[in-house]
Amino acid sequence: MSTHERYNAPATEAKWRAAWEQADIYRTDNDDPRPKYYVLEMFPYPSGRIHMGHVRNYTMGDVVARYRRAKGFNVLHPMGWDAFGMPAENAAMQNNTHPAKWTYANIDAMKAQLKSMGLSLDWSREFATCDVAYYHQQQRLFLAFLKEGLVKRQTRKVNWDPVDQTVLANEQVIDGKGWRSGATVEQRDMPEWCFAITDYAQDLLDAIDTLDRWPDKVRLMQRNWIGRSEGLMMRFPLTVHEPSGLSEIEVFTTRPDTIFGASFVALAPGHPLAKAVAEHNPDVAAFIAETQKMGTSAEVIEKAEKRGVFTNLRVAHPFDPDITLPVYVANFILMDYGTGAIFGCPAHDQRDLDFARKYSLPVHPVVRPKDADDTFHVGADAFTDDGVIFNSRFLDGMSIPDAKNEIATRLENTELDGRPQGTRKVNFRLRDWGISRQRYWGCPIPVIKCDACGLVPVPDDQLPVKLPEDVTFDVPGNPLDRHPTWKHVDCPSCGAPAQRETDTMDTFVDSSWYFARFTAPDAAAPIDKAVMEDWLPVDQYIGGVEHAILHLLYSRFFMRAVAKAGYGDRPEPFKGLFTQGMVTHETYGSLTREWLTPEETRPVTAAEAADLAAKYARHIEVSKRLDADPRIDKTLLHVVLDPAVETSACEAYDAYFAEAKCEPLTAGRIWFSPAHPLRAAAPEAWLMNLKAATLTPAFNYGVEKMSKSKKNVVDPDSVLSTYGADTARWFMLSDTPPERDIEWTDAGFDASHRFVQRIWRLVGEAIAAMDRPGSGDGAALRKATHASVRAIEEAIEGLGFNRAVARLYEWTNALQKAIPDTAVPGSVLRESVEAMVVCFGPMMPHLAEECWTALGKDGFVANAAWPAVDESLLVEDTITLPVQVNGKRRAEITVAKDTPKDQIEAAVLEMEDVKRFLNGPPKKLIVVPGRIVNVVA
RNA sequence: GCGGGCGUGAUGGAAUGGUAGACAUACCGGACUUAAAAUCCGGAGGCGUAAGCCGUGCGGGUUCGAGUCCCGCCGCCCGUACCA
Repeated sequence: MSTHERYNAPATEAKWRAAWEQADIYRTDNDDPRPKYYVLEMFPYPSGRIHMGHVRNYTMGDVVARYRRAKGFNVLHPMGWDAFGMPAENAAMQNNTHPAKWTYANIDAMKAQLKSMGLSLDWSREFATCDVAYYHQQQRLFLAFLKEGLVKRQTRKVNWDPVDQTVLANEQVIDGKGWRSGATVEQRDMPEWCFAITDYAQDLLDAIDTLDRWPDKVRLMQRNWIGRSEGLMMRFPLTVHEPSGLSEIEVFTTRPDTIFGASFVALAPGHPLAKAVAEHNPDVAAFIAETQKMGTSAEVIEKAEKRGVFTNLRVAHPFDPDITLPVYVANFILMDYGTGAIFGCPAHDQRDLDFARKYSLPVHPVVRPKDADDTFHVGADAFTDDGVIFNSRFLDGMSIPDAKNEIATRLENTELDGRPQGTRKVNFRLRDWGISRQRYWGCPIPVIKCDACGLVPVPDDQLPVKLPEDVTFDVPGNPLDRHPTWKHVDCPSCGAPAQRETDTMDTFVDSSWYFARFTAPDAAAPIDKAVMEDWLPVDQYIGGVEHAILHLLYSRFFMRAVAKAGYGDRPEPFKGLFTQGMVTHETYGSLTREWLTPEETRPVTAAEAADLAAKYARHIEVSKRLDADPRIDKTLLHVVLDPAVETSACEAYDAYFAEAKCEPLTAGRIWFSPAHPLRAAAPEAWLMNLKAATLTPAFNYGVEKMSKSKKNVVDPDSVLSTYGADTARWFMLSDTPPERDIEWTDAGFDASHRFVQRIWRLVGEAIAAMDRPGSGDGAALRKATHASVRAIEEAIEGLGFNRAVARLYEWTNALQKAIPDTAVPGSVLRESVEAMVVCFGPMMPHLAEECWTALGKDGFVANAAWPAVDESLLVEDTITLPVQVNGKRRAEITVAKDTPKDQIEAAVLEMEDVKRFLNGPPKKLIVVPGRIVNVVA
């Protein structure tokens, strides 16, 4: 072969992938005696096409897998499909294809694309969660959990679309309306199957401390999500009994110390007392009805303006029956947390303060900063920091913890209706995991509802409960529920006619144990205990940070449940976790930011820029005049002015055109914000909008996460087939730290491609020089080689792929200088090049194989051992220290490695570059061995 | 709203509290070429003739020394329980 040919990546890569497959080198044997290493990337949803996020994720995982393989581990690196979920049903509705057909076709297409990346995956373990074999085992796990008491029935609030007669996901509710029907969404109570994750709240919290190879941010997010808080359940007696007979309100509070600052009690709209009042109070009933049209997500509820309605009820203050507090129903109180009721202390809680200001309720500060006196007042901001209690009778002068304790103790010892008025309670924000979904494309919940026997588990010999195939999606609602025969079965217990549960499981259930199933994908039981315990926990799990809470917490719970059900004791599934950043790309759009593909734009010529600038000068001028208009929402990039609404702004427009004596705009009155590129970017930087028939500008709207809707996706398939996988892989690893968002740029990608070619050329040139004896010993290159190997292995082990890439660039630079240097012996070149090929093999596996063959080596580099580092070459005998005067670098000094401190001090004080900054002896002289010298003048 | 993260040259970024800007991209100059691409060599944070001064989103603080630690802001991004 000639190594001076250009490297033909697509052809060469296909050749090596075929060779690997032929030799089946990525199949993992559970009985291989070498130490095990389990690398897993979060498995993909089979949307039909891979996206750049997948390319990044799987490249990182593959580097780790191939590196560990080279380091002598028995590596498990499997792949499968998170294949249930709503998109398949949406596709079924839109294209009239069955979800299964659509999903499996997508899997085939995506598998081919993934294969073209050259990943070292054991495809023999592949499965999809929609495979009957997989969900059969999942149903068995569900029933095992049911038997262990880990499954409950609870009532939950869901988004209900009254037109489509269906439950909506939060993302399907847009501004309070159903995405498809446009109908106003209502909250509705729905009985649900739940997993008892709260049983493990404390354990899940405590064990976070053991996850030392997880990112701190994820651990913190999980801690906050579990939300342990110590507080007090306290009961407030109603001053007048409510007609329904309810006589008290129980609240949970973490701030009992602020009880003397209480100015109201508020109930969640779903609170039993609120519902009772609504029976006879139309105002309260109307308010509750209105809050139910709000959507169920925490974001919507808490962002909404804080509003409430007075119930006409009052409660007595627990420490002074003469003080009574009004009872409100308020939209910001969550029924799911605590008791669904609070006492409001406006001075020390921002939400309570906002509420109190709105309804003119008193604001009594009862905690003051340590350095403030008793005149301390609260203005627009609640005081939530540490301080001293005041205005609180017997608590005055106490610290917050002491006051909390005092209140708790007193109320524990106060009887109200024969029970203590207060009880200390540890509360968790974490709720049980509702797994019921009223959808078709999910794992059926294997339970039968019998009028006589209640909820009856499907016996094991009647599993799996398969999804019926003859379903339609042309009418709203759950196809399982309206299927003519599927749900009608005989009760396994009494034999009477009964009905199947028609809910299916949340897809998070599917992804909560797939990593365990991969260890023994064909096992007769859901999990092969011994094999699973051998492989788990996953040594390195890699995926998006968007899974930091739910998926990862559910999986941690699930494995605890698995252990309780006797399927194997590995409560923590993921030992090492890494969350990679997203892939972003520039976006382009029209004047009013209708997204455009890059092909729908082109740069403007100088003449066009001038024309466009002239055409839009009027808009820019009017926009500037409107910047101060209070009617305009300044958070938007542009506002289309409606003559019917934006009268003053429109008048300003018309006035300008009258003044300028040019043709006025009637349509097209738009305010452009100062941040809009029409105003922020020079006309020469604008683009032509090729979709428009007339001379119309388009703009670069900045870098955003790749998404279809923003028309800024780059299709991996075309990149892979044109330039090859190694270029794409190298690009994904270069420059940007893996945990951060990476911006896809053509320039960066081209540079990666040039580097692939450069390596190929360099290896060829080195091979041509490998026979030479060399006039020197090549010590510098040997040192660079061994130092590079060490630096790269450290970088990969720390998942600093961008740092590993930088070290490889340095290494190729060193080689490039060494090749024409005839002093360097060929044997040293060979050592360096062979080591380098093994070291970049995990990143560019195809190129590495081709180089390996060119070097005359036998076998696959994919099976080659990682180069051994000669430690003796890494030891430096002299060392150069920077010398600072008053913290500024002024000189440097080179000394023998073991030079004693006092000798360094003496030498430094003799240096001209030091002396000229000194007037007499230094105040202080700091020598940090091996690091730095600092002279303090 | 709440929780979390990020912010360093034109750009991506590097830097156990110890020489800020490694490495790369874009750019500029040179070599090769009829020419271009590719390739190779060299340059470069800003200001200044220079000594030097200034520089890690903004404002404070701790330290002999702060991109790094602490406090307060600003901006962008992610999650928020039925998207996966």
